[in-house]
Amino acid sequence: MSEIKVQHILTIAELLLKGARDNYVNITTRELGANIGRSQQAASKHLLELEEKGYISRRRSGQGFCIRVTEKGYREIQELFLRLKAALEPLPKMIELAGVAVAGMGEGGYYMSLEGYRRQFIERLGFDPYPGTLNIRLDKVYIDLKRELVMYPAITIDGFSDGKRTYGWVKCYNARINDMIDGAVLVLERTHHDESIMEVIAPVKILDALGLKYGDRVDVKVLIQQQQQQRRITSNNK
Amino acid sequence: MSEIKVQHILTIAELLLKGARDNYVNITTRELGANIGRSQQAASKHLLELEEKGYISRRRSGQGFCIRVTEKGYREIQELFLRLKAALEPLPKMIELAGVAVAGMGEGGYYMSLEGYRRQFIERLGFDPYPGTLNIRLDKVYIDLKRELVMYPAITIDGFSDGKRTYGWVKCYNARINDMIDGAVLVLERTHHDESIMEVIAPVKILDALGLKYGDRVDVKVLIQQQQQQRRITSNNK
DNA sequence: ATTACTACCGCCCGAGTAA
DNA sequence: TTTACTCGGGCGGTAGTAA
Repeated sequence: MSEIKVQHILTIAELLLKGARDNYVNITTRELGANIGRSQQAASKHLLELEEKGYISRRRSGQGFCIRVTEKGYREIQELFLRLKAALEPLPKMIELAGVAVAGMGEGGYYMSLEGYRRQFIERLGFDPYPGTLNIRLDKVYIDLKRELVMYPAITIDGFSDGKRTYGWVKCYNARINDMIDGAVLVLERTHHDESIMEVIAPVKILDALGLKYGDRVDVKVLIQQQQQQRRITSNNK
Repeated sequence: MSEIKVQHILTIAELLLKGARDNYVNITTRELGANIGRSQQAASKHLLELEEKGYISRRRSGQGFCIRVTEKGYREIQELFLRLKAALEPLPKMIELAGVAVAGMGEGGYYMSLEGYRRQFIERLGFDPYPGTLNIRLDKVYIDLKRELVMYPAITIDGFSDGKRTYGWVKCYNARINDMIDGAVLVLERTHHDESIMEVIAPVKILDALGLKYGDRVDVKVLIQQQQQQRRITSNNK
């Protein structure tokens, strides 16, 4: 869930529109206020709060400020944007991602083979996953797409507890690896990976089945499924 | 400017995500509240307000309600979305629209040839427009694109007053008609047209120059320009 | 001109609860 | 179970104004 306050959405959007993602730009609180339909004072307050949260950074510049949206701020607003996008735009049928196979930390496979998870995988994905996940380091251009992916409806594997500790939920997306193997992309509630790493499971050991080794390129096509199966009163055409 | 309250953004987005654009869907205020990170009471209030504003419509369904987002509500949220989109996504270099030439109401040309406008056209567009606008009735699929267009940076022609009445601003977008004539798409502050109509000007009479008549298809490629030339890495400003 | 503080207050949210 | 009322508190708004 996004941490950004909703009333700050338009403020950051306005800053980005002025080019404040790549550079420090000059904008007065008066102008900003006018553009977001609020007072100068409100704009000033927004900037103070956004700065305190680390969503923007400012530098004095004469009487006013130069403002830049930080990476953190950009992430927040983008998450919100993707949420709207998922709600407003027709579902894409497929999202394609690519990167190179990398050695994991060895934990993914262990966790995913726990009975509490395995049972659900079999039931909801329809296959018994090989006890080990393939980690793919995504090319940079695909990282945004992965973030977008998680906004779409997923097959959810519930978390559970074994009495000693709790295990988080896992979102699964049906996917085809290198156009050959059907498996699933996993998005874990708790992960130690940085976001360029994507975890994939399949009924077989993916690398062996494809004759690949770490460092080889891997292509993943994620199949987005229509969600709501509620009655279609009208058959709409495009 | 959007009239929707910012705190309602996520509420409508959540409804749309549940499929509430095409159908009445069942969703409880408790679930809705949880999904937008608010209480059940807050969700209930949102729905009441959205209903009153005509952004959603509800029907009783057992204990709860069936909810649908109205066209008006969809427009509002889409406008907001496009605003974010313009701020977040890299500028497309070109937007292509198409439709059929239709007879205008004869006013466009009159207004646009007023000296208060003409002077600015010459100065900011670089050409002296033929005193008459070409009206194009856009195909349905392009209407959304036209709405998106106005979110991008435009060449603005200021409004003015002649002492008797005032004339609104005009946004201009450089465009090429049928790949042949360079002109501009106009977006008027005040217009009596419905939104499927797009007005285009050029230095010549477009229909004659292209050998077209009313009812013929016309293709318009709008060239989106990068805005901010403010790469003020150095903070020395005037 | 700026930015942003103080004071005020209206609106939004959540708790409790009725129907 | 629902939805939605009342009420109290606080956040987020504006106006005025200082620096």
